[in-house]
This record gives sequence, structure tokens and C-alpha cells, in this order.
Amino acid sequence: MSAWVTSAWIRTQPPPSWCSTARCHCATRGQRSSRRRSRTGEGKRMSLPNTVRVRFAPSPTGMLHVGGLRSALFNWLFARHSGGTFILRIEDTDRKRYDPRALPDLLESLRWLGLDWDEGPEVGGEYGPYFQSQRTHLYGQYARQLLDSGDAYYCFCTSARQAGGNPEQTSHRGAATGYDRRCRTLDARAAAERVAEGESAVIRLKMPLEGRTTFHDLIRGDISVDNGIQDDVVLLKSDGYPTYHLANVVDDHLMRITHIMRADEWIATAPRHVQLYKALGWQMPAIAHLPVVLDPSGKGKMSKRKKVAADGRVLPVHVRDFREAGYLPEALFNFLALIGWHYDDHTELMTRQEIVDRFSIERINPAAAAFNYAKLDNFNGVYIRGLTVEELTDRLMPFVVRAGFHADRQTLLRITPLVRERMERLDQIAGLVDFFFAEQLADYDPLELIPKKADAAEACRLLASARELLAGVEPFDHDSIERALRGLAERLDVKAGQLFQPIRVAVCGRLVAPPLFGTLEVMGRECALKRIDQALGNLAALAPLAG
RNA sequence: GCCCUCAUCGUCUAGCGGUCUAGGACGUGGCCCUUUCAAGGCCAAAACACGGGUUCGAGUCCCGUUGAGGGCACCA
Repeated sequence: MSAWVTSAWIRTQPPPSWCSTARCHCATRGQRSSRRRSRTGEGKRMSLPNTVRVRFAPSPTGMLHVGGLRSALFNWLFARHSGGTFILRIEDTDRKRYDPRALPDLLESLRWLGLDWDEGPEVGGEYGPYFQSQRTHLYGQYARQLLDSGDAYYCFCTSARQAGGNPEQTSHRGAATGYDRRCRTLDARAAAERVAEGESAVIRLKMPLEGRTTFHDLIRGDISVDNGIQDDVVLLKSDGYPTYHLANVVDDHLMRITHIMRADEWIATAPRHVQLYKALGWQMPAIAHLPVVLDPSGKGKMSKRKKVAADGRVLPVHVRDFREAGYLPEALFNFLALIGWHYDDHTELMTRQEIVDRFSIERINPAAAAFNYAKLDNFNGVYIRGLTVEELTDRLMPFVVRAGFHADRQTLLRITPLVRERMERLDQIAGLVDFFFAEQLADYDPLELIPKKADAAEACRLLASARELLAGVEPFDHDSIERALRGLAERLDVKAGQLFQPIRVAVCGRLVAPPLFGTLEVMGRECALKRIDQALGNLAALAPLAG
């Protein structure tokens, strides 16, 4: 006897003793009165019996995007929180849209975020195979069972006829626009013969025509739909592959899934799944429909199409894009957990373990949520600043290499502290440190060498004095440079900023740059003096009479 | 068109009938710090969609309206 507990048990029994804290999934909206917050022993994992089995079941039709990743994350969090099992199942039943690049991308993306699966591709498990394309015999078997029990029927209508051939069916009697059930009344034996003779057919579910189907959603409460408006969905396609509806039900049952957590967009078809479970004589798992992730504008769900920010930057939508844009997986993990879920009224920054410990279905907000890139950037900046110099340097290295800079780790290790507080994304490193690696500074406006309330001659005087001083500073490090330069400003009777601006522009080629003394130290005396000489030349050209 | 779902600052959210003159975060504006830019600190503006009920009392419960989102494939 397996340790699996049926959802009937979950739904009809009062929460058992091990379920007394508020964080357990057993508390649903309908049982709110019994819910109490308990913050004691937060760090300790409850020792639950291993009953929870959840799955993430993507279709390998393209690169994994954030919406999918969020669904995976919530399932993973629920599994890890409750000491359950997280299963990865590949729903590759659509041969037309199959993309061979999708699976590697999926596995890589999940691993990047740290979502490890207990059963699934590359790790196996006792309920495999975990690719639906390798389980087709099962679906055919259950489709036949449904045929035999009279809960399904063969349909010979062409997809063309269903798609456009029946305009009048769309309006009357409040019926959905779907299939008109033409083949539902065909004689079953006759239909079977036609199939035996090689005629192409699909198998459809015979939905009840009367009554309502009601199911309990863990996040939204009871949802109820008229049976009459649900059309008879295709269970098995003419190519012998199952549709999502059949495959999903069969596999969730066979794989002993206890909780289905899937995106909002499945609500509409859930009643069919309920009927399918009923027809098959199976107990349906508990179910929760996750709020969809909306486009940053809040209009429409996050699509896979490229998004462009106001500043022209292409916003990432695929998980791999986030990685390439320099988002830290731990930052995205934290941020994504907060789309549709919260812990309390003020805690947002949490470690992975804290989120696992605190996650609960009853704190999932049913409303759809827009994806706020600005906030993600902020989170990412916080996580970047939380890294040690060594860690950050190692993560920065690939981006520096990608930018084409010939940097060694030792040099980057010295640059990192200068830019750590100035980055929200790792890909911004290129624009921050380019002048360290450029042989020749990019052209800049020489007028920038001239501080406010000064002219070219004055700038020239300041820069020349600084050059002379820097040539002799020993050692050429942050503290000595600072002491020397501040002393010079005093002697010259100018404000520090007046003196530093020309130097900054001379050595960095721009007005905005990392802190000056550290920059000079890392850059080295030779390079700094060379650039100051060039700047002096630029100034002379600007005001030939000033010299 | 039909069905389903949802509805608190621009955005993510807290809120489980009185503790809400509605709290936090991002973003925005201002000030402080300061060699530029950041980071950090402080302050500010900013929301209960609307209309009816229920109740001594409603952001919180009910109904309706409106709005938004999702679905209506031999895709998942």
C-alpha cells in the first residue's frame, strides 16, 4: 500500500493533528475561521508525512517564460514546504508545435533558479516515463474504456467543418462556440466499424447536457458552471495522441498527484476535467488556479512577444533572457514568489529557505498581477549589494568577457567594489567600467573638463597641478591620492568638486563615473597621467591663448 | 457573442465587521549625506471602481452595475 492519501481524504476529513498550524494547505478559504497565524518555530520544517505530490507540466513548444517559471516555482515551494514531492512532466503531445530546443532550455532554466525536481527527466522516478509521448498506450487504453462505458464517442467531423462551417451555432441558446455534438448520437457500433475500416476519427468526451459541475478551488472557493455550455472536448486526436484534457487527467491520477496548481487560464476547462475524473471513476486531486502574470502595463497576460521599455531596452520575458540581462536567480526567485503571494504586511526580502518555510496556498492572492520590472531591478540591486566582492566578481566575469574586455579576475576584483553600489543588473557592468579596459578613451566633449564657474584656462591650471601632484604621490593608492588631491584643492583655494571634475573627465572620459580615488588607484599612475596629458591637449586646443 | 474569474495608491500588496484620519514595498517628488553618479537616511504626494442593501457599525458580508483578465482548437 502506498503512502498516497486520496484527495477525498484531504477534502472530507478535518485537518489532522500535524496540520494544526496556519501554514498547512489543509486550511482553505472555506475553513478560514480555523486558520491562525503561527510564527513559532518558523525556521524548523514540520515533519509532515510525505503525502504531497505536485507537478509542473510544461509543453516543450518554446523557451520557458516567466509565467511558466512562476507556476513551477509555486509548485516547487508547496512541495518543499510540505516535505512533498515535486514532479516534472513533459507534455509533448503536440507534434506540430514541438520544439527540440525547448527541453534543454526548460531543464537549464529550472536549474538556474534552483528548482530541483524529485521525479522527471534525467532523474527518473517510479511513476515514469515522464514524457507523455512515451505514454500514449495509456491514453488510448483509457479512451477505449470511456468509449465502452458510454462516456465518450467517436467523432468523424473534420476540423475545417467545426472551425467555420457552422455559423448559426455560435449565437443560440447560450451555447459555447465549440463543437455542435453532431456525432454524439451516432450508433456506437457503427462508428466503431467505420474506425475499424480506417476512417479517421477523434474521441470526444460525452459531457452531461444538464445540471452544473462544481469544484472547489483552493484559492477561489467553489466554482460552478452549467454543463450545457461545455462542449464535448476531444480526448484523443486522430493521430492517436491525447489532448491535454485526457493526458493531464490520466497522468495526474497515475502519478498520484495530490494537488494541481496550474495557471488561471485552465479554470474554464476544469469542469470537463471534473467530469473526466468522474467518468473514469477516479478521485480528483485538490486544485488551485494560480493568478496569471500580467504584462507590465497590466493589460493582458504576459506574452512571449518582445517587450520594449520606455528607454528602448528590450525587456526579458524568457527565463534565459533574464539570466543574460544579469538578473540574479536568487533575486528573481524572491521577486517571483511575491507575484500573487505574500508573507505578511511588510516582509519582502527573504532568503530561499525563509520563503520555503513561509509559503502557503492560503496566502495566494486570486487577482492577476502585473510584472513590475522596476521593482525586480530594485530587488536585483539589493541582492547584488548583498554579494561579497569575490562572489560578485565571479558573476560579473562572464558579462565583462561578453562585452569584449580583456579583464583578468585580479583586476576585476579591484574594480568590483567601485561599481557594486551602482548596478541593478550585471549587464550594466560594461557601461560602468569600459574606460578601465579601453586602450584609447572614446571621444568626449572637452567642455566637460571645465567645471562650473570656470573657463578653459582655469581648468587647465587645475589639471596641470593635479598632474604634477599625481606624478609624485607615493604610494599610488586611494588614501594617498585622496590626501594629496584634497590638500591641493585647499592650496588652490577651490572646492574639491571643482578640482575633481576635470580629473574625472580626463581619466574616465565622462562626467559620471565611479569614485575618483579608487578609480585612479586601480587604473594606475601611468594610464592616469597619459590621459590627463591628453586632456590638457584638448583644453589647449579649446583655448589656444589661455596657455 | 457566451461562460468563468478578479477588483485597495501608477505597480506589487496588507486588511478576514469596530484597532483604517487604510499599513508596507517599488516607482515618483523633496531634503540630508556627498568629489560626479549611485548607495544610505529622512520627509511627502498617491488607493478602498460605482450603486444599492445587511448591520449599532462595511475597504471587509450580500446583490447589481461598471471595468479588467481568462477561456470558448484534433495547442497546452
